[in-house]
Amino acid sequence: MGNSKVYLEIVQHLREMIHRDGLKPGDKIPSERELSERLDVGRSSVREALRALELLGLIETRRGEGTFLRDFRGHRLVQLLSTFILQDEKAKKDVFETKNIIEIDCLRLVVKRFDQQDISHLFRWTANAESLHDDEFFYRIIQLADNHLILRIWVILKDYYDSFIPIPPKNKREDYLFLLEALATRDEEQVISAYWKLRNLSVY
Amino acid sequence: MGNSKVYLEIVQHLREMIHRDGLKPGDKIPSERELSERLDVGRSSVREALRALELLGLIETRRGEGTFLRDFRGHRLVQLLSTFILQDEKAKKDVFETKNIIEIDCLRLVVKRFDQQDISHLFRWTANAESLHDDEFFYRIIQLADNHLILRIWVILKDYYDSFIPIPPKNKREDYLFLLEALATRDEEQVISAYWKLRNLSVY
DNA sequence: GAGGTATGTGTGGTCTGACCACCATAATAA
DNA sequence: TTATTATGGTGGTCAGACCACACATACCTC
Repeated sequence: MGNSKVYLEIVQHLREMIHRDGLKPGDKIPSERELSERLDVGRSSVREALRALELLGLIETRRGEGTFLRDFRGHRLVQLLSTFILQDEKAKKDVFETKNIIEIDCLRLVVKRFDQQDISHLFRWTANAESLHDDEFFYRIIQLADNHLILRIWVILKDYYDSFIPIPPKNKREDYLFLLEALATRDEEQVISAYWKLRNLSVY
Repeated sequence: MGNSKVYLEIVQHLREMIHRDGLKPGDKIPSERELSERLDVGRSSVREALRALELLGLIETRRGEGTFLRDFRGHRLVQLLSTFILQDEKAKKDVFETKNIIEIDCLRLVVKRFDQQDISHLFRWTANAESLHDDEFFYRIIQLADNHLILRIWVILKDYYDSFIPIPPKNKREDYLFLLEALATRDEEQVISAYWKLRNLSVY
């Protein structure tokens, strides 16, 4: 009987509850005390289960309010593994390279998918933003690529990147606008060459 | 200040401890009571952190003995997330797309980097392997790309992918050989078109 | 009535102390 | 020596207490 740990059973219970009741992101799940009572276990065991799910990014807790299901697409998969694994020096180089690669991937996706309105909107923002941060610009680009998973990965890489290159690149506004103009033509090669120019790299 | 939760700080402490002391899979980490005392927090908070890491498969705990680092490959994690999450169709699509993109990225990298010997070695293996698994083939390709981070991301995506498409693709050996021949020419476009053929996709 | 204030209730966050079950080892008995 | 027992350390679990916070309600002031 006592083979499985209580907190794992609670995780299982929660999973079933979510499926059975069709709970969706944003929905509230029972309070810790209520779960404790309903499942006839200690509150600390309930908390162990909830904290584990929270670390996974599956739930979100708000003090004074309750515990809620999260948008599952925001799971912490890559982040968690990377924070525990990504340590050596070689990793920095890999992060740098991977970040660039992903940005280019997204540019390629955007070339294939973008709506004229998206680009003009982004163009206006780029032209008018008083402070033009590289992060923000590419965040918008990657959003247009419409792949949430890649967005997550990029955000993580960006954080790592910032952790050892804390000085944000200060590119000229024209470079960004030039990149957008290239995008508007849907010419992949031109886009990538504009990206290189922006990043001051010849080849990766 | 008390913004961050104690159990997250403990996770962070453990991470640092692992890196600082160079702990490896199988090594023992301090007991719950000792951590509780050293970090000056309650034992229950320590447990919340440890249980979360356990659920992630990062540590293993043996009653009466202690808590030990695991050889983290994240299998547990993938399994967990997939049972919890994978109803989201868009998420599946993102995984599918991202896996393909990364494979193509690696092919591009390999085109730029490979040693003639690498390719001929891989060629021999592909021609002679009695059972030619898609996973193994691309694992070797991605190794040639010489980016550990991408390799890790790919492995995770592959596990995800397998969890909802359990039937491994059965491609013809010629298709792989054809891809390798394209690689040998260092012609990027040709490589990518060979990849499409292998994957039976026209465009992503 | 409108707007602000106090209060009560429910929630997560944390700590403490108490058991239990289990394991390894040392001390003891055969 | 070998087998048995005792002991201390470890994780597993629970109960209770208190805190910080958010929200709704009732209340008061204007």
